[in-house]
Amino acid sequence: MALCENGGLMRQSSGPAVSDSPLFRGMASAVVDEVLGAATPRTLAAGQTLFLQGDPVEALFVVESGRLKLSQVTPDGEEVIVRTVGPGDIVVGVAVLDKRTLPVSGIAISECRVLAWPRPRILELAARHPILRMNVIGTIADRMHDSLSRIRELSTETVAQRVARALLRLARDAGRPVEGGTLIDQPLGRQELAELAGTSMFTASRLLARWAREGVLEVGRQRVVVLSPARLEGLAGDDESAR
Amino acid sequence: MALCENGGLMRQSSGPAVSDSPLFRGMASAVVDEVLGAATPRTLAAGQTLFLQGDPVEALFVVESGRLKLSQVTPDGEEVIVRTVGPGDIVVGVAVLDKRTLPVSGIAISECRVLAWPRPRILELAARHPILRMNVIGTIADRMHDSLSRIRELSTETVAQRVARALLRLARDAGRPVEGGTLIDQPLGRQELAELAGTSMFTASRLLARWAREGVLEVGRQRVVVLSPARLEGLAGDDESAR
DNA sequence: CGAGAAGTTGACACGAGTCAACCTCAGTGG
DNA sequence: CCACTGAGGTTGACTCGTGTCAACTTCTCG
Repeated sequence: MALCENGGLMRQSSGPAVSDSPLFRGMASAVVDEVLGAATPRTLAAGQTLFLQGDPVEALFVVESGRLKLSQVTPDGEEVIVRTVGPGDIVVGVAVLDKRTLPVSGIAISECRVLAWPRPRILELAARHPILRMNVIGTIADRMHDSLSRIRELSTETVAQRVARALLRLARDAGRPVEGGTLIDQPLGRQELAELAGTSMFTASRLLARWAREGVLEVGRQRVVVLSPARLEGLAGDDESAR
Repeated sequence: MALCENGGLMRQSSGPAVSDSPLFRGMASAVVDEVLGAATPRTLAAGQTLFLQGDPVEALFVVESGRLKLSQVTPDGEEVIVRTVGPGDIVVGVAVLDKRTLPVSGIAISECRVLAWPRPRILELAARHPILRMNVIGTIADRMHDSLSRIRELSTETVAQRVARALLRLARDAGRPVEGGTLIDQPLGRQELAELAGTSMFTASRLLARWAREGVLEVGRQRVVVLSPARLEGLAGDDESAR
């Protein structure tokens, strides 16, 4: 994942990383160029808001570099992170196709570059290129699947299982191999991890401390390295040793 | 909802009730007829399975009468009801458009009639009638929105709030006005309510008993009547009196 | 170096799951 | 028509996981 099988450098320029996005899967390169040409690039500083829950949908986004969190805010200001997205991910696919208000807010976790297609433009492209439409629908199906799994997990699993799972997801989506393990390559505070797993910062902190003691993780300020994914998976699944 | 504003009889024959489905919204009546003509009706006894989580997608369904539950089963057999659907509702829209395996199982709660469009047939229709496609995408967007809200609720709300909310949803989706309140017009066991709210049967039972004592509900075997939706909403929202 | 953000840890309380015993009703067969 | 049976439901006792709060430490950055 850090290196590219074609041997070229990734995440360097805007080109290659983004054209690997699911948005372009199976698409003729002429069409890729046309679609890419229609995009407006945009950069965000860490912490900056790309869009807010409840806003009308203005554009479809694809992340070029950096990471964003998609979160829902409760009436009393508590934040629940629904997922995080990184390079190549399509953002707010559903809403764009259906002209609805946005179900989540999108906020940069680190500095980001995103490509934006204003709604009219992406709709026009989608009308002419069915494959583009299918690709967007495909990611919607993926997100739906994820959401339903998440509902099941929140209903039936313990906090320890959910935190373990959140770490595994992060390692998969934002992981970078380092010596002895996989570094989660995004600033990851305890509070954020807690919001991802649906728990409190204190419980998240305690779990990380425990797992670090047990050698499953290596933790630091805003930083987690997964040393033993296998044992984490054990903790996420049936919870023998976790009790 | 029991009577129709056009004064005609509803839910009598297969025609009128189903053609009110979001699937046909904004559609020319000739097209409605064409689409309806392509459907295969099917009946299910209570408890019968329409499809299973993980199966390949065979058809798009619209409920004609009765209710179904869509649920996920955990590896160890526990069941989580994701939602219930009733007359007019579109089922497994996402999966059909994207040829994926089904994310949930669909099981009849009461005796049901459903219309089914085998995948190739619905895809062919969708290709010729963009409005049909948009209508399916619209319900997908709705479901996505619901799922995300549910994630937020499971992460931040107490069991009491979630049970109250589940009852409100049921009253809205499956309610029938009776003297003094709204009867939830589907067999609703404590276990099922618990699965809807993500809690245990015991806790659900205790909450119902308490709210019945307080005059918010009237409860019986497999039966709940909402007497005071307003107070239930209070319990679902900020939880002053519930603590 | 100071200030504040990030993280840790212990004490405590309480919500909610678990289990066992019990009640109550609907349907069935004698 | 009544007794039986089993599913559905209730309730109390108990336990434990987690959230809450407070005090404290440690790191980072200006």
